[in-house]
Amino acid sequence: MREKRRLPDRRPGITLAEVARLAGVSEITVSRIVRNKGPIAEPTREKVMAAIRAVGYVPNRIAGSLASAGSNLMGVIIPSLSNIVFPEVLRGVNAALAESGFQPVVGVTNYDIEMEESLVRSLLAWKPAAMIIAGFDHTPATRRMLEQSGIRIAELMDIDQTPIDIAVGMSHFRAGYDSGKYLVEQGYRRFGYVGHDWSADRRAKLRHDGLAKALGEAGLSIIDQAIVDGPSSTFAGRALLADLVGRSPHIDVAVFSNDDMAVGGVFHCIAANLRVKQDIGIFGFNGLDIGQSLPVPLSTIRSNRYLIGRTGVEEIIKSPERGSAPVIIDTGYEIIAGGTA
Amino acid sequence: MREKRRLPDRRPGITLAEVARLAGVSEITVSRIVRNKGPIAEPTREKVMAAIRAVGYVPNRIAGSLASAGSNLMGVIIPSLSNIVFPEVLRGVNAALAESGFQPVVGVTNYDIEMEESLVRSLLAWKPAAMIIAGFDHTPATRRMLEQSGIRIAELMDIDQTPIDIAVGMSHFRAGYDSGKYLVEQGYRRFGYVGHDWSADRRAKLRHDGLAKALGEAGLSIIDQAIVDGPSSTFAGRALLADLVGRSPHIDVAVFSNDDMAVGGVFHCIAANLRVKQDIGIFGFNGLDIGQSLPVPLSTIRSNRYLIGRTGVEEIIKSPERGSAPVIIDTGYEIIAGGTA
DNA sequence: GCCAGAGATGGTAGCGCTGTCATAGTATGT
DNA sequence: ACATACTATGACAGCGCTACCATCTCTGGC
Repeated sequence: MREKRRLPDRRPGITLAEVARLAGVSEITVSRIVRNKGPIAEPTREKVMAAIRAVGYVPNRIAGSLASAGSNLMGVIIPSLSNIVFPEVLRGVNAALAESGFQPVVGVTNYDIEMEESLVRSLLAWKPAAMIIAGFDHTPATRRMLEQSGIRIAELMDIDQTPIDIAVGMSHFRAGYDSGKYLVEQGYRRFGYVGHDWSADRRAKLRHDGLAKALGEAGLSIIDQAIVDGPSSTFAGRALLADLVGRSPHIDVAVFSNDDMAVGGVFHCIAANLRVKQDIGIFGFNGLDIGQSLPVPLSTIRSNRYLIGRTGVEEIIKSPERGSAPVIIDTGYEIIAGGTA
Repeated sequence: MREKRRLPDRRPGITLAEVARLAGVSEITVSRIVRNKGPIAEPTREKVMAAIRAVGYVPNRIAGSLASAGSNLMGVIIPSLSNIVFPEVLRGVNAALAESGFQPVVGVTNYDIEMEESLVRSLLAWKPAAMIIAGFDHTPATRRMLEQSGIRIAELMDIDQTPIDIAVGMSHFRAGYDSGKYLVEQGYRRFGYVGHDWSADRRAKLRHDGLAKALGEAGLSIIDQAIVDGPSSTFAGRALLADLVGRSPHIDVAVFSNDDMAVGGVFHCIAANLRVKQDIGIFGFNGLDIGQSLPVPLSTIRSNRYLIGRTGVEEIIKSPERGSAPVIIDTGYEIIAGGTA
């Protein structure tokens, strides 16, 4: 490893050609060695590797990708980094990507589909090997670009719609429905709902609709609800539950749009001296660690975020060519009984 | 927007040349229009834009970057996506990047500096405009590559060491020191410490050392501590505080390595019917939302994670060329008195 | 002894774009 | 009327690499 400091700095960049000249071989031979492709005699390889190390050659993948028409880049588009759910998806994506030598190029839309369109456009300009994108809500132009790109497209989170190519996720409608059935079985009858902005989070609405359906089938309904005009947060959950029980003290369970909100609800109960479950049931969605480490573990549904990200990438790597029909992968979910409902 | 479906699909890709031919102008004119650079007559622009829309041309940035020797990519390397702190830094980075038209290429090291080295190597191969990297712990090879790349390098989180080029962050030692002084002023005397693995999180150790120093100056010391052999988590915080008070019931305050751990500590107190602050003070680090939305807001230190990410990028954009001396930017911190210590 | 076939290496032509320099055409000032 | 400046456009080379197609060895089989 220790080399005797040659070439002070060399800003203009060392190229394949220079390495080749230094090692006394042709460029293509160096290229083959760098890419570990094609037959190479051991002495040649060593000679070239020595030259590479001596000058500190860093291959230029831009040139490489242009020449070979294909990059090891993968576009990843998520709506937000604030909602812990997406970093977790990203973690799964990244894990699978790292194992297979791809590099994620990330875009964050802030739940704005115009922004998404412009991100898709710029990411596509890098000729990524595939594209991972959260959700199904795209502008027509985005959809067209994605379709015409010809690369594999994985739409994550949801499987309640038909994807462009691959969908990986769970049915949020069914999850909502199942949580309703579960709570009815638990004996709850007077349902409150605490939610956040649906325009940005369509999946939360799907869960709500599923819940409403299950209640309807049991001859029940949501008797009061509080919705914050903004993203979900523990603060909002706490404040809204306070509102809700103030307004409708007779509700016996509050279903929250997600765990962040539900944890806030639990905090309200603690602060207001309400006994969780006996006085009021609390039900969330996501199965976040924070909910499970509460003094009483949160009753909720585990959505497998990491798995969704990971599976999406794995599917793409498994079959890099688009098939004729869309692929739908259900990563499932499970009710965590917990202790709050 | 509505065009009469021309060219069924065209997989091999539409190039500048085709657009130019279609619009009856030269390639360079199309290039100028696409990049919005150089003088263009309005009629020409419209004619070309029409052609671009008609064929759905997507510029190839790989070719563009090769020709112009410079990409709009920016390498971003963080140790983890599990610890909420880094997604928040990423959020700041992304916000500043998005505003200035850069695209982040993300790598996650999992706190492994060998992994980091290999990520730096692959990211550098994309000739990024600059590189954002969390922390100062690099292999010698990483450091050499970063130095020799000539591009701006921002090392985030920390300012307790001399950076390669730019450091943006806060002094974790001083933060630890100040929290010690604060707690002594509050009247606490018997200190417990609850922490996590230092080998991965050197900054936590710096805070611990600062705390120890402040206590030392007051003639005090940490009388017992519990350290989990792994990353920080609410679960760990909860379990470790239980251990600690079991072992050393006489401690009057527990300082946690961060808010995740501290929130777990609060949960333990709630579950074990300990009165926070009166029976035992709880002090965290980071100022996460979750801590502030607890029934009683957590006493902690606000580290400005978003700001760190954002400032790092802004500094790079402000002066894209390396200066002669390292730049150190202190984003500061502040004690949040809260109600738990 | 000769040929098939593999192993090792090289020459060349681009990949799709942009930097540079050149060339017209059009205004402006005196 | 003419230098001066600016606007609008184009020709061409080449960024650094890899795909493709040679070109040479060597083997071993018969």
